[in-house]
Amino acid sequence: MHNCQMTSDQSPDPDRQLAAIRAVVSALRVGEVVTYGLVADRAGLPGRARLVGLALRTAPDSTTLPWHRVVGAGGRIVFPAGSESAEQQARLLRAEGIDVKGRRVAMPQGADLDALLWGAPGAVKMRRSQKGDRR
DNA sequence: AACTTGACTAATC
DNA sequence: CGATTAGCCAAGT
Repeated sequence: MHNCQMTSDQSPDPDRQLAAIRAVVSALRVGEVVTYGLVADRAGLPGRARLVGLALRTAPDSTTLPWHRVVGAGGRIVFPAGSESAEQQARLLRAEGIDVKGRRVAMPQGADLDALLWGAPGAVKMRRSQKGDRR
């Protein structure tokens, strides 16, 4: 059977990508909070933050997956305010020692970490130091 | 095959 | 700081 034309493996199967994303999330330790974008980056899928959401949403084992450790950019919970999901995520994070204010996780004293990684290894993409950094 | 939808993100208002 | 808009990428209709 040769006839197989190209196709090759240039484009990894979608499931493969989703699996990679879930693996990254599954590897998150207690108290470690990362953003969708960072998860995508770690999974080798830069620019596909939305794909992370899809992977978590379609995760077969969301119950055993620390999905709550994944938040939106800036440490904001992406679920609608007041929604059960948002409340549950906030509760789960608090249970791990993460302080959550409303739909946003409390970061190290007003640091402008957009990538915000609490306990995450080698992250801190930092953000330009704002202008009048007041306190 | 075109259009809509979504667990995203950044910039504006 | 919340609401809007626009850009982005893949899946579902």
